[in-house]
Amino acid sequence: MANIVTQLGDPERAETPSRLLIGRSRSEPRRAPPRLAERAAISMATAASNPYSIISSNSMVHADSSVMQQGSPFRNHQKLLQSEYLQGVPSNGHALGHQWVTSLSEGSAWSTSLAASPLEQQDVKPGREDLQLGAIIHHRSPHVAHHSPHANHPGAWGTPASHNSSISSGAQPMSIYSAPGFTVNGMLEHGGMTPPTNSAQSQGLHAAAEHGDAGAGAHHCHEPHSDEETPTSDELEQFAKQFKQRRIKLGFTQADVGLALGTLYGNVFSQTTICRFEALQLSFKNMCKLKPLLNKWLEEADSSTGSPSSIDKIAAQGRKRKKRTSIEVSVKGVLETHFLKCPKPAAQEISSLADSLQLEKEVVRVWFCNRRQKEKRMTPPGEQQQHEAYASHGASTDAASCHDL
DNA sequence: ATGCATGAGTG
DNA sequence: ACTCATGCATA
Repeated sequence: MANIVTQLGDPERAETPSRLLIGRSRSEPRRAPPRLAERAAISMATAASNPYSIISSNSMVHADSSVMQQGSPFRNHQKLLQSEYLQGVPSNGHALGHQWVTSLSEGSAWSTSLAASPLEQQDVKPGREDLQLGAIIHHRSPHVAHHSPHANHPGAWGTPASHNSSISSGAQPMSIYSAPGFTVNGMLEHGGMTPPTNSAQSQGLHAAAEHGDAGAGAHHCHEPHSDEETPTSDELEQFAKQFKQRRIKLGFTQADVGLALGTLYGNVFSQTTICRFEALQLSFKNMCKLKPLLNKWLEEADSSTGSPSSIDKIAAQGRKRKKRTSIEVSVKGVLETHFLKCPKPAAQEISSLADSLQLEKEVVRVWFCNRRQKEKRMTPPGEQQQHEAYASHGASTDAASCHDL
């Protein structure tokens, strides 16, 4: 009984449903732009036909804007990665000549080369996880009234910051960042050597990084203008809520925002990420990182109410991604069961498990990875939507303890 | 909104 | 081989 339904599909014709392109006007209310006829509705022609070209256009976009990306909420800035990234994307053909097109034998060669993803992040590796695992609480009171802004939960949500006493984190004037030439979701046009207003930003943004840094150069205790202290879970929750509300009011879809972030800061995000942010389904750290960006977008958004622009999808097509495997419910049940017993099965266990379930080992492995990640999200799936979210629960998540074959 | 997947970074 | 951030594809 094959339990999986690995559906392999056509590689290149996997066009994204139109909803991605016309995101708004569907599920989200629309707003009527009252003012500002338009600005620069440049729409870079989405290289739709050629899977290769999209890469180059992508790199172009990132190339200049990534200079100021990442207002990493965590202390040091890693420009290393940035430059590295820039150089890692050769402007010429580069490694693309692969065959993600047409190869559809499962388990073969997926993901040969990918367009680099604009990542950066993490320099600090707080033992969050260990902490969480060790001190997990199993109390999930249904009525936890607002915890004080500083209450840190021992669990997944422990607020790393420890010294942000009462620095203003309300509304700061951050007009310094405004990029005159942009529209909220319009595309940039410059060929690549016109880095707009980023010098100021890169400087200003790093200030946003405030964190309980320890050890290294402590010299930037707190800037009077840039906020972004490490927010509390409460603040994040509130912000997320507010954000969503405003976003909808302004008539933007999650996808719109994701794109806008890209054109504004050089960091494109998908609908998924925005969605997860709003739903607090990201790790605390991740939430912290995104907040400032979204916050800024919000400002831009309503300051320039009405500047419809093109919503181009610089979609990623191509990339032979392994077709999503849908695991049967019954099988999932089994996996769940195993997970409860042992969230971190050893390679061998995975193998045997995969074997008995007739799944690829890789699939099982990934399943566990994802399952673990899910445990770490701010809002565990299930209840809570207000402010009673506690990522708790978590058993003996200490590796190599389970053994059952 | 979410499930499965990818890949950089880390040990 | 794992974690973490992120996203395509799908329900």
